[in-house]
Amino acid sequence: MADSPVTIILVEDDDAMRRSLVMSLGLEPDFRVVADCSTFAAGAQAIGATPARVLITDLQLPDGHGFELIRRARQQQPDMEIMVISVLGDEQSVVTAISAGASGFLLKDARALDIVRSVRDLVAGRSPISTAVARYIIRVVQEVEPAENAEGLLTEREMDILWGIAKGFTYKDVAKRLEISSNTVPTHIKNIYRKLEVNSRSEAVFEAVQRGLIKIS
Amino acid sequence: MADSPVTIILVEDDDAMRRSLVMSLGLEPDFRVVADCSTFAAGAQAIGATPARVLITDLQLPDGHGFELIRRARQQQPDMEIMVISVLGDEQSVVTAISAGASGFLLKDARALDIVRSVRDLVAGRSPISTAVARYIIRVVQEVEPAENAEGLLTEREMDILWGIAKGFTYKDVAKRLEISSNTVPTHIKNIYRKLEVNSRSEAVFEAVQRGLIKIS
DNA sequence: TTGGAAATCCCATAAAGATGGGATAGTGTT
DNA sequence: AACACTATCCCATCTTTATGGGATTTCCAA
Repeated sequence: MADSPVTIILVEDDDAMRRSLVMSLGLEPDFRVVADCSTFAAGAQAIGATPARVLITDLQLPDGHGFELIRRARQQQPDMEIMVISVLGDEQSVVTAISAGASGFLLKDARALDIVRSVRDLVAGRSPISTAVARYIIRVVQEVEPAENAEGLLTEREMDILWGIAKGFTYKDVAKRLEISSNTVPTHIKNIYRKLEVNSRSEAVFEAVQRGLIKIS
Repeated sequence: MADSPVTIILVEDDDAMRRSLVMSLGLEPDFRVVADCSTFAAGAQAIGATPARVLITDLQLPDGHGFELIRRARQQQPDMEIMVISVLGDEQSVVTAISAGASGFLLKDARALDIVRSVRDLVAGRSPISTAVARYIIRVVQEVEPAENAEGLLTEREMDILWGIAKGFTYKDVAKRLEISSNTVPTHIKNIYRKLEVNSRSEAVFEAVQRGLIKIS
C-alpha cells in the first residue's frame, strides 16, 4: 500500500478550491497529484495521457461537462477510481454521474470535506458519498429492486402463457409450444387477466413487467 | 422543527451497544427514545403501537430479522425514517435492507459512529451511509441505469400510441384520447411494428420495455 | 424545389382475441 | 371426505387486431 503512491488527476475550475485540494492532498506522503487541471480540455488530455489511480473532478467546467470526463476515464482507464466534487446535488446530476462510473460523490458545501480520508476510502474500495446525495441513490435502488412482490401470484402454467404472449405468440402458437389444446390457452389468459386486473394481452405484459413477473433483459 | 421532538424506536440486541446509543441520543434535548427494544418481538410491537419519526434497528436479532421489522415499519408507518446499524455489511444484506425501505445504513465497526448527526441527517431527508456500504448501492445503480439507448427510434406520436397500447386501450380508445380518427391509429401501429420488428401489440409492449422506450414505474 | 418523413384520414377483410358458459381430473390441505 | 386450486378441454359469439391497399398536408432538409 505505502510503496506504490496513490496517483491522482484533479479537475476543478475554481482556483481557490483546487489549490486547497492540492494542498491537502500534497500533505500525504504517499499521494501524488499527477495532473492539476482547471478545464475540461486539460482533464481529458490528462486522462488520455497520464495513468492514475484516482480521478477527482468537478461537474461544471467552463469548456465541458464532468460527465464526459467520467465516461472517458471509465473507458480509457477502467481501474481508475472516480470521485465527483460538485455543488450540484440534484438527483439528475447524481444519478448521471454514478451511472457514468463515479464511485464517490461529495458536495462542496459539505462540512469541511475531508478529501484525504475520502481518497483513502476510494482506493480501499469504499464510496464516500455526501448524505444528501446518498438519498437519491437509495431511491433508485428502492425503485429498481422491487423485491419479491410477485412470487405465487401466477401459477407456473400461467407464467408460461404470459411469457408466450409477451413474445407475441398467438393462442395457437402458445398451445403448440406448450403442447396443450388451443382451447386451454384462453382459460389461462382469463385467469391471468383476473389476477393482474387487466383485460388485454398488451396490458397484461405491461403490468407483468411492472410487477417484475417478467424479467427484462 | 425544534418544537416537535424527534421520536425514536431503537431495536438492538447487544446491551452495551444499545445502552451506548440510548445515552448518546438522550443527551439531545429534542430527541425522545420512545421504545428501547432488545428483541424482534418487542420491536415489532413498538412499531405497531408507538408512532415514531425514526426507527433504528439492527439486522441480526435473537428472535427474528431486522428486514422484517423494516418491512413492517414501511407498511404501518410509511413516513418513518429507517436506519440500519449492523455488523453485516455484505452486499446482500445492504441491498435487501435498502430495498425493504431503509434510508440509512451504518456499520457498527465505523470509526466512532456519530449517531446523533446520523439521526439529524435522516430526519432532514439525507441518508447516512457508511462508505463501505455505499459502494454496493452504487453498484446497483450502475447496473440498472444503462442510460438511453432509444431516443429517436419512434416519433412522438408513435410513442403516444405505444403508451396507449401498453395501457390496454383499444384503437378506438387511443383515437379518442389523442383526438384523432380511429383510422389513423392502425397506421401508426403498423409503423411501430415495422420499427420494433414485431407484429402484435403485446410483443410491441415487451420490446418497448426491453429497449427502455417505456419506463416502468 | 424537390424529396422524404411524419401525421393525418379512409376502406375492407381475414385472423386473432376476449369472454361467457360448462366440464373433468389431480393435488394438497383442513 | 370436502374444499380449494390448478390444469386441462370444449364451444359459441362478438369485438378487436392485423394488414393490405391508397391519399393528403405539413415541414424540414438536401
